[in-house]
Amino acid sequence: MALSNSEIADLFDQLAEILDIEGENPFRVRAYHNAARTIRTQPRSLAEMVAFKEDLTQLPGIGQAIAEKIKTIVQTGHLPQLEQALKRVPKSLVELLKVEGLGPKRVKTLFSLLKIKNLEDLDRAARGGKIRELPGFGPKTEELILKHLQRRLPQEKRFLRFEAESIAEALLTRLRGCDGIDQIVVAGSFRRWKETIGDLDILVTVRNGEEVMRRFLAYEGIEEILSHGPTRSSVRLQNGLQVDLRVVAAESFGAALQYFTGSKAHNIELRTLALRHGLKINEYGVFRGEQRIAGASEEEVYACLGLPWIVPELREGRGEIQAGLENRLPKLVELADIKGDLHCHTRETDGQDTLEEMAKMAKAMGYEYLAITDHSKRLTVAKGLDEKRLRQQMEQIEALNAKLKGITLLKGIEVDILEDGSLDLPDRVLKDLDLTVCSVHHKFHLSEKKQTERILRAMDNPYFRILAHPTGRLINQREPYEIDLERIMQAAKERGRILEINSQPERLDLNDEQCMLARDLGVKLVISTDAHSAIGLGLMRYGVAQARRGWLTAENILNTRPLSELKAWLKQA
DNA sequence: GCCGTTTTCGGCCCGACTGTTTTCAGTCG
Repeated sequence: MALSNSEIADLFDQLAEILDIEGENPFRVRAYHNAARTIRTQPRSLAEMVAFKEDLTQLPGIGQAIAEKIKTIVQTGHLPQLEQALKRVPKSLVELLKVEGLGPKRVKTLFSLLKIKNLEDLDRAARGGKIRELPGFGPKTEELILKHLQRRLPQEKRFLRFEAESIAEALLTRLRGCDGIDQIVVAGSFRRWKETIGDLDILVTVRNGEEVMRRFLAYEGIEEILSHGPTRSSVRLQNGLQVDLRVVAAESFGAALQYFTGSKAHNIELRTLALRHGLKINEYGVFRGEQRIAGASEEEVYACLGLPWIVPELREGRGEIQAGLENRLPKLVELADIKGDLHCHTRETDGQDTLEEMAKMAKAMGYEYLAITDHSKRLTVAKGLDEKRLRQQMEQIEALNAKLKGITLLKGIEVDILEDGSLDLPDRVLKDLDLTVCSVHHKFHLSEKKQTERILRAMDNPYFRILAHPTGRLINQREPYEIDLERIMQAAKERGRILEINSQPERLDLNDEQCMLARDLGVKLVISTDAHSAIGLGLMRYGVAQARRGWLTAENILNTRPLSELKAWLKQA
């Protein structure tokens, strides 16, 4: 089995980390990390690109040497340089880098002076008071290490952006009460709409920086103050989320917002570009020599480099800067483009609200249409519909449509894909529906081959329309099931099938990179909420954000089309 | 190791904060 892109990327990251500990040229280390990132975010399979003898040096951060190494990895499954490095330095040292306060230099010191190879060794040495005696270490560092080791697991948790939203709102409300607050915004991965976030970066411009800092540090939800200074403080809340607050002058707000929004990769690219223009960018502004030429707004920061303003969702260092320079940034799909929702549930199965309540909410949201897609009979825990109950619901929908003004309900079903690839309800009822949303809800642990073929077979059913939550992953809870998504997308394209971007915050399935792959392969997509209540229809913004992170335009998304066009598409498929 | 609108050599993002120092290295984002 060929190695996946992320497995190949892991090998380069590991090599970089070991070389870093060994004190290798830091730029060489960074080059490996950069290459790993390119590989990890490359929508196409590198194994395939090697097989087709494509020129890998076209990819950013991949030169002759790394291209050769990739070929070796694809052909043999091994990276010889990594294996040699692992003979010099034990692999377990890499996990020490994750300990707070430990970087490559200190890990090297720990290894060479105390023979510390892993977390257990580290714990023992710290308890024995050995760490504080090392050069460059002291009692504080030893204490920090011990503290980190005691609560290592909870700290690794990343929060769903959705969860962080309410936490952020509470904090912002608190800080807004400060005298003289001007602008206050959450930057970082939160602003880029990443599906999960590691911490909150709050940026404020304020007349009295000291007061806002004081107020922040006195917030009752804080468990521990990690660092504090006049312009930047860092805390960990009782719920485990880290929050950084930065205070900047109004004249620097744009530069600071740009800087703290990231991503790191995007910023490095931007600053490298600035250097080529003889400019320097930092969080205070854009400088030519000593002179500051921009900084109050993000627009002027980007404009200094000949770039249009780049939306936060694109700032991942995936070619957006090059695209901006060439004036070919996509016009991303927006919430306002969405004309309807194609996946939701009612009280008839596991939803909370009635047909009519769902319809009213959809209408209030300005939609033209809403597809009702309750579960099918196999999903007994959700009281899934059999043919008889489905036909009853279809009649209710028709009756409601006759009564309702300004919204059309579509007759649908979320039908289970059974283990053999057949659908959970007979064709004779599926054919009378406006659409089917087809899902895998059981037998998650088939081999990649079997799982892929199961879905491909399902797609052969003439009434198959939309593949719901295509990978089945639940963020922080369940890994995606093993499928060859590229093959499924190819098949979808050939057969006119549609893939769903599911807006549930713990699903967001497809993810951003898979959205890019779908775009590259020309597969049609829909963005749906899978709402189980009328309120739940409001989650559409999460699916739209994910689509935007995947560079998608309204063109790529079928439920941006008016009802007549959508119906024509569903019919011809 | 990568890269090129001054370059195929000589650069490589940049500042805040902490702890260990006594002017700065290491880490972090």
